[in-house]
Amino acid sequence: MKLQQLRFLIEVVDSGLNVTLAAERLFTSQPGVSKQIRLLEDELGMRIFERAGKRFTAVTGAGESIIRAARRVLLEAENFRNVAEELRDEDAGTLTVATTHAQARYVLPRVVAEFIRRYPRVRLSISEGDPHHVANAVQRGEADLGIATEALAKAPGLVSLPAYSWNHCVIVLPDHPLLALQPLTLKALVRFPLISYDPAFSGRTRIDDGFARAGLTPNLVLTAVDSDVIKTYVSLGLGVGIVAEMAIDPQRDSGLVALPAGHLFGANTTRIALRRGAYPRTFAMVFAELVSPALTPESLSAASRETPESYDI
Amino acid sequence: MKLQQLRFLIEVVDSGLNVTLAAERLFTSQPGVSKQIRLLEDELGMRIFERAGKRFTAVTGAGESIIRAARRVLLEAENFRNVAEELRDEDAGTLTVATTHAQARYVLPRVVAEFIRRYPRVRLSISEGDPHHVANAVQRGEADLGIATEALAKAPGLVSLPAYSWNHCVIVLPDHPLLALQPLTLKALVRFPLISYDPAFSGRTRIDDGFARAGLTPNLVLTAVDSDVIKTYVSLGLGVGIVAEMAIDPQRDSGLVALPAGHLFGANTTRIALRRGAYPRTFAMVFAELVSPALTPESLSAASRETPESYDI
DNA sequence: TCTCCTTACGAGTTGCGTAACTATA
DNA sequence: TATAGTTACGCAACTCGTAAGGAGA
Repeated sequence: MKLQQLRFLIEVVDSGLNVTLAAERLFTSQPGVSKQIRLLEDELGMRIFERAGKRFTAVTGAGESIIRAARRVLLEAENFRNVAEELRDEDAGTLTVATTHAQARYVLPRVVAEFIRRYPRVRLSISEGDPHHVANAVQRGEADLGIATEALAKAPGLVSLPAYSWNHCVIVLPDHPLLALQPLTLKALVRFPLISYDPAFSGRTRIDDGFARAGLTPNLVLTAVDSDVIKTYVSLGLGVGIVAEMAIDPQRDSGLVALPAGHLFGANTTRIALRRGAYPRTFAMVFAELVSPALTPESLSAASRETPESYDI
Repeated sequence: MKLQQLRFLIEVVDSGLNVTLAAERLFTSQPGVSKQIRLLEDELGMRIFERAGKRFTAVTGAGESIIRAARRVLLEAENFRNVAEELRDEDAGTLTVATTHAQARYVLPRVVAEFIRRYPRVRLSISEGDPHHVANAVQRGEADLGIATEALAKAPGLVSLPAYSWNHCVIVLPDHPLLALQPLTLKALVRFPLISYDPAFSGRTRIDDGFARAGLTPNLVLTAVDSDVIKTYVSLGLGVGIVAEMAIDPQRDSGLVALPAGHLFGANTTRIALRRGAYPRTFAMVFAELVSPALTPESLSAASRETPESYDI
């Protein structure tokens, strides 16, 4: 059994049992991957994949356990490398943060500014995507940290810690009739065309839940990934916007009026996630601490190692 | 970084930085080990060992962390193999139990009898030695289970669970003056030459503690690893024996009288240990359960995975 | 001088890529 | 017929063992 065989195995699994795709991702030849998988199966004396003719169709029951164990080995191998890199030079390396637009645009800039000041020799990479992308990137080890409001808390293979809480706000043009209706109610809101986030973004579930609980159906005329897009269309008079409060800059957004909406939708909690069992680099933990001072290196390190996944077959 | 390099590294460390010895234990050539260590150091960009000329003299500070991380990788690699073997055939394989004479001779026979009845296709190997040997064998993965009364509770890298408790007893010839002195006291005992276990065996610490607390100095004329040796010399009239109660068989030892001594030395707890983080085979857990019904597979599995060692550098 | 690690070199093995083959949708 | 995995083959790299070299104790 070689580490490479385990790498090949996991990549095939993560490529949806497509050996050709796995080989591409591994920058190697397809027959090579195929052969190593076969050699591993032979050595273990069992089939990991069910085949229909030559195609891989499913993972066998035994294969599921093998794959879990293989992921553990690879995780520790990666931790080994991390330890070595940390020891060689604790202030250099690469940090990849997977996050959503809202965080990247409104929360992380001040964090990143401070981080690159403190760690000028760390290559920082921000990978932007939807919350499921964030969770997957961390699960697969492609990102060291994940920061998002959705999808992280329940994702398997991750540990996530609350970083900070925030509320939504409603944005309208200065002459909008809603301004006369203080305090704001859901019932008043549904009378207007609404513009907010795509499903699964930036607390959108909270917004949906808020309306659903009140038995109301909002008229969402436009959804976007991006708070700036929402603000733009609100400025054009297309509707009433619901955005995260940190997306509002009083100076820049002077043409809009923001109304607090925390009482309508409840607070959202943005979480920071890392891979369960992973050994994070020191600078990764410092990055988390810059996001939220409550996330000390100690708490993060402890969280990543607690309640390891079981070995149940 | 290859698994083999990590294996070589750990074996060198466990051979007291003697590359030649490590090579022998690994059944390979010394230059091969030497080279792979060097290659690993080059890849990591640091020295793991301090050298005086060509000799390895110490582990570097960074090396300590590297070695800890390497042990984790190897442990998971071994667990991977265990999972595969378990899946291939859960009722076959090899079980190595490291234990002391007292357990092997008086406690395990009935366990082993039942075990080989239940798992006829498991090769069972009992490795006998002193309690430190037991702890080391389990730490190094040479044994799957360790059973001993001493040394296991505090050994690093192990998890140990209490299996059962027992008391010492005093054995004398039928005409011995101690028999007139009921109940037995420590003060009475020290007046006679005593025969008991070697230090660090079978609750010997309890015996020493008992006398020390009473401010008494026992006259140990003979110490042995082996309860049978003690009984033999007691039979010859050489002195008064102090042995574990399970070493007394009323039939076979009819020439001796056994007096309970739990009130003098307190109870001893025999523990069963496995490597922290190890994934035990099902039949290993069944073996433990045969030793003590309280040690269910669930409790054992949970114990081995709890509070993993930290990654502190 | 003895022990022990390193260097050098040659043989055997392994891993990987290309190309041809085969089976399924 | 297109897609995807296996088999075949040859080259390159690596591992390992033997033998010789050199530095401490």
